[in-house]
Amino acid sequence: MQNLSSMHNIAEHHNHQRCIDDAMTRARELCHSRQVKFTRIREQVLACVWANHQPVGAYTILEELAKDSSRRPAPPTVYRALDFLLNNGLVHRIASLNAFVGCKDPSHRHQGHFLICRQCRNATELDTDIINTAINSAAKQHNFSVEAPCVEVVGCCAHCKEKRDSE
Amino acid sequence: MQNLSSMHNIAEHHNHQRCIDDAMTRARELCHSRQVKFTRIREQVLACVWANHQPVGAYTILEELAKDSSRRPAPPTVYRALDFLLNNGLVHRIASLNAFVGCKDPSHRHQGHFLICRQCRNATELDTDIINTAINSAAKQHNFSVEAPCVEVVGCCAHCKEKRDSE
DNA sequence: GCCCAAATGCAATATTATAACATTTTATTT
DNA sequence: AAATAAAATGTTATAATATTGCATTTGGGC
Repeated sequence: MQNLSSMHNIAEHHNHQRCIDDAMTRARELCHSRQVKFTRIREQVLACVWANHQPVGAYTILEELAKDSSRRPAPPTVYRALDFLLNNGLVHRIASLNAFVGCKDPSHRHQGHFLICRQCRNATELDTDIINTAINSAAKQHNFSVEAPCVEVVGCCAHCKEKRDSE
Repeated sequence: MQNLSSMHNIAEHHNHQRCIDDAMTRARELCHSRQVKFTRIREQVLACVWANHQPVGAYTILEELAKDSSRRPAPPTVYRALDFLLNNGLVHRIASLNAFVGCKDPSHRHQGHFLICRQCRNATELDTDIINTAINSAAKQHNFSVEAPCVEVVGCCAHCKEKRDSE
């Protein structure tokens, strides 16, 4: 967790424990139905990613794993778990932050689109339809076939604007 | 230059030398009108970025500079030149590639949106309006203030599709 | 139990980027 | 022209992110 005020932010606005529990349950079920293994490490990494709504770096995850267990895993351990989670659509990677965040709907494959608050660092995953339509129409003009549309919008979220105004 | 076939690609479809010359002239004029210095290093780095339409990494630029002059610059030299060019809107950074590409219209400040071909690696800068409208409308739903909307679409460009079909 | 494939451990190293401080260059004032 | 201040560049070291290659362990199917 990167700073307390932003944790507050989350706690104020939704039951985050519920959020985590749901995500972990979904992941377990999804892996089971796809017959892929949701191993201890993968589970730990996913839990770490879901610990809050701020994208988390691979080396931060590494630190967390080191705290949990007695021995400290090496970078490939984390990166391999992240690869698995990415391939199974359980997390997204935010390229502009070199960081990872939980996917809100892993059941159907998609590239996440995000609103990223510069202040509290929370990343909100958008419903992709509106923006994808625009991207597809722009791509069509160039006769370009879209495979992976990445959208990362940095700005200021509603909560931080409120807070800023009330000061 | 990363591979010959893609250089071909460019040469086939437009006069790239013209493209480079125009970009360098625009940059010179812009810096002059803004009263900022278009130094030798900055010019070399910009030329290197414009050498083709494939985003180029900082360390690749470093290699090119090393070839040109007798002594090899250190990373900060390149990164500082890139910072200058970024701040003046002369290049864009492609986060998903950790690479840099020339801006097609430095006269007005904007965050570039790109179509990036997985095959030839060319990056085409889009007119941002259509997509920005969609992003703004999505952001509005979340009461989120957009500051820097980053769009990087990976896929397959028209030329590479043609080429693929004709094989 | 044996075998195979997948997953993990582990060491080294690649790649991208920045910090801190010294030196040089350029513009400006005197 | 000399003095000065600010900007740009040089230099060394190091931080942060990510991957390669190979050894070992684990978990099912036979």
